[in-house]
Amino acid sequence: MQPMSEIALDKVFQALSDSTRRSILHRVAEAELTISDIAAPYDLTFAAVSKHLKVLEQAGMIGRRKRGSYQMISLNPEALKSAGEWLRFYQQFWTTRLDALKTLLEQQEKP
Amino acid sequence: MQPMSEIALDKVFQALSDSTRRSILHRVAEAELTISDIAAPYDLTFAAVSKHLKVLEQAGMIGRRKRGSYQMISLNPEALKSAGEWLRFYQQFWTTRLDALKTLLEQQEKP
DNA sequence: CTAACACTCAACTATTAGGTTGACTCCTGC
DNA sequence: GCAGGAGTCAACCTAATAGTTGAGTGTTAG
Repeated sequence: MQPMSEIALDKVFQALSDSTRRSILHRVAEAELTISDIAAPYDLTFAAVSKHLKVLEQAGMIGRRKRGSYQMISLNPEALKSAGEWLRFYQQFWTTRLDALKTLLEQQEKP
Repeated sequence: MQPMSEIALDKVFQALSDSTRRSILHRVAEAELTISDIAAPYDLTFAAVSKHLKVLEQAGMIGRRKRGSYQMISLNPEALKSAGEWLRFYQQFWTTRLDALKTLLEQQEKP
C-alpha cells in the first residue's frame, strides 16, 4: 500500500482526536449500524452526530450503504491501518534509540 | 501500561493532526534538537514553532532538557505507543470481521 | 556591563470545529 | 397520496487553532 498523503493523514488524526468519534468507530467496528442507532446513546442532536459521521467519512474511515430509507454505516479500516503504520514508524525509532542508548551505557560501565 | 485517558488520547491525536507537528516529531526522533534547529526549515515564525512544541509537550510526546541557554527537545514515544495501541485494537477488529465474512461466504458457496 | 542570542508570553486576527435549531428531502406503510 | 420516520442542509453561535507581531526574560560571550 502506498503511503497516505499528508492531507489524508491530517484528516485521519483529526477525526480520531474527538472521543465521540472514537466511540462511534468502536461501535461501528462491532456491527453495521444505522445513523439512528449510532446517535441514540449520545446526548447530542441528530445533526451533530451526522456531522461527526461526515468527518469520519471524509477521512475515509467509514462507509455508507443505503438500505431503503436507512443507511448502514460500517468501518473502513484501511485509513486506520495507514495511521497505525505511520505510528509504528516512530515506535521503531524509539526502540532503536533505546537500544543504542543501552549499548552506550553498557560500554561506559565496562570500558 | 494502563490505557491512556480519553482526554490524553484527544491530545495525542490532535497533536498528530498537523503535518508540521508530524514533521517536527520525525526530525526529533532522529536527533535531539534545539528549538532554533527545529524552527529553521519551516516558513514560520519562531513563536509559531514554539506553540507547536507546546502542543506536542502537553500531549506528552516530547520532552525538554535545559542546556545553558538552549533547550534540547527529544521524542517521548510513550504517548505515540499508546496511540498505536489504540489503533491496533481496531485493526484487530477489522481482521476478525474479514475472517468471519470469508468463512460465511465459503459456507454459502458449498452448503 | 552589555550586546546578542534563544527563546517565551500577551494581544490580536482569521479560520475551523463542535454544537444548536428549524426547514427541507426522501423513502415506506397504511 | 400522505403521515411519519430517517436523515441532510443552512444559518447561526461559541470556543479553540494557527498564525502574526512586538515586548519581555534569561543566559552567555566579550
